[in-house]
Amino acid sequence: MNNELPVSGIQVIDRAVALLDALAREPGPASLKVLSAETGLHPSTAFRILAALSEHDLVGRDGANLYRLGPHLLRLAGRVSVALDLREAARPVMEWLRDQVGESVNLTVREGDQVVYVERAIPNRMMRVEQVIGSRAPLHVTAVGKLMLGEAGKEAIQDYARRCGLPAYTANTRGTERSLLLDIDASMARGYALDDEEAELGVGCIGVLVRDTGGAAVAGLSVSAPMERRRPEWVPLVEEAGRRISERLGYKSSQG
Amino acid sequence: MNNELPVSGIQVIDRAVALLDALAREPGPASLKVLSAETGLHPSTAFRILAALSEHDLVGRDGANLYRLGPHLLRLAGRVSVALDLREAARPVMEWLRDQVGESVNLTVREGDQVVYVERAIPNRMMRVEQVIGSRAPLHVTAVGKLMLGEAGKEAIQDYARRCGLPAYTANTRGTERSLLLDIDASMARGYALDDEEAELGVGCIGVLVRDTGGAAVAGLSVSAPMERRRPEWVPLVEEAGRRISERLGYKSSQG
DNA sequence: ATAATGCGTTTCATAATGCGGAATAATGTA
DNA sequence: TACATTATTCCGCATTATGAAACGCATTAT
Repeated sequence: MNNELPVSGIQVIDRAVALLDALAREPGPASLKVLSAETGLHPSTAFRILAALSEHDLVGRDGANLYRLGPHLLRLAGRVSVALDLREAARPVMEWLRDQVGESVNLTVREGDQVVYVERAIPNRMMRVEQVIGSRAPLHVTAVGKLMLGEAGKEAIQDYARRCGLPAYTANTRGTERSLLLDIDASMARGYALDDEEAELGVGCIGVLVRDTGGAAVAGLSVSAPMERRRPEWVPLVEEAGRRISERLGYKSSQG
Repeated sequence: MNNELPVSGIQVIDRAVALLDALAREPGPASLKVLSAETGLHPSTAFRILAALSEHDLVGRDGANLYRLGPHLLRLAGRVSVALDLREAARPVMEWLRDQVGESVNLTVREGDQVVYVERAIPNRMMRVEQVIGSRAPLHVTAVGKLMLGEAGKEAIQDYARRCGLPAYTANTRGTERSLLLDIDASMARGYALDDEEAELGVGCIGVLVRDTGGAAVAGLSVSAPMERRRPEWVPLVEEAGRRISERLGYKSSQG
């Protein structure tokens, strides 16, 4: 009863994904009634698809009449390739960094023209910045996204700017190719990037790149905090954490 | 070209899951050729389904011709309800326990007649016991599974025994209702359970239950180690870890 | 250079597949 | 107990996914 779903060419798959997404949106288990209403599917259709998904453990059942997401999703998610070694390597370092700064730490990878959040460590505070694992953001409004663009070279940045049009998320978003290029240049030169309320008002980030054995930038690490709590002295800590994760991935950072 | 797939009543979903599983089996990205061969699907069919899954980010693409599991799986897995708060609460304690004993620590929940591994902490050693997140094992061959049976009561154990027939995984598996009942009785009485090479030769476990606010056993926590390295003095550590996780879930353990 | 091979992708006629209305069963409620 | 609501099964129909074949595009072999 809300958003229009992407159409993939296979109806059943669109519908199955719609049901999985509806289940993900629910706080707890959900009934067939709710799910068919939520997705706009005929109850009998929703039932049949849910039964099929149950058969594969993509959904599970509580009691007789309640559906929830199933454990097979955990197995599949554990094999999301790009994030496998990376997440394992990053997690303890991310927790260290979170404890150092007391703010949310995120790990992202590039996926086309966006970054995807693949791992996080959140502090135990009332007010904190919280990203959903698997969610996305455009490259030009995030600290690590800007570094990833910088890594790809000036032409790639221009391509990106034309392709996406640099939509503004706040008044601070780098909305012109020129301002974006300047920002990226400065960020690449000093080795870390900032996001000064460019994605969301009140939120500031400090980000660095994470590299693997071959020196390729495979991920981004960032601290996200309410703007008024962000401190410049975190920069070396974020850099240190990025270096540690890169080392765990086999990157030799010893270049003068 | 291998296992027979469960048939769910919806062909496309069976096939889509087969493709996802095939991708999960691959160490890295896989080509259409490989995937269609692996699943026995016509290349054109596999292509169409993979394209549909891509549209929903359930699969992603590397370069032009390589498929891999997609980031939307991370988002969905993050919402697998039973494991949400639980995993978050358990993770730091699991890491503490892993560092104490230097062996693999697993968190499991009951799912029908099996336990499902939902979280783990593995030590940095050459030889270690390693469970795949999302994989399953029958209740009667695992330490925590036996506790979960005990929690359900004698009748439930007998039902289970008749339903599943207590298949033997090793010579040590409790293969009779009598031996299983005795073991479970003893385990419940002392508050922890052992698995003495009952699931796999050479592997021993120590397990305890994790409880939530209401006192319900929502999960199991266990240490799995090569049999010759397992130490009885770990028992209080495992109990301590179980208690800490339960406390983080709101359970008041102050009884007796 | 040129042909040949081996992929990935698109097209399209066909029938098998999933669809949804309606009937039935199960569950919850007054 | 009767009623209302929800879950599940059934089944004829048309939509849907199917897979053979053709096409495009590299890369490799000749």
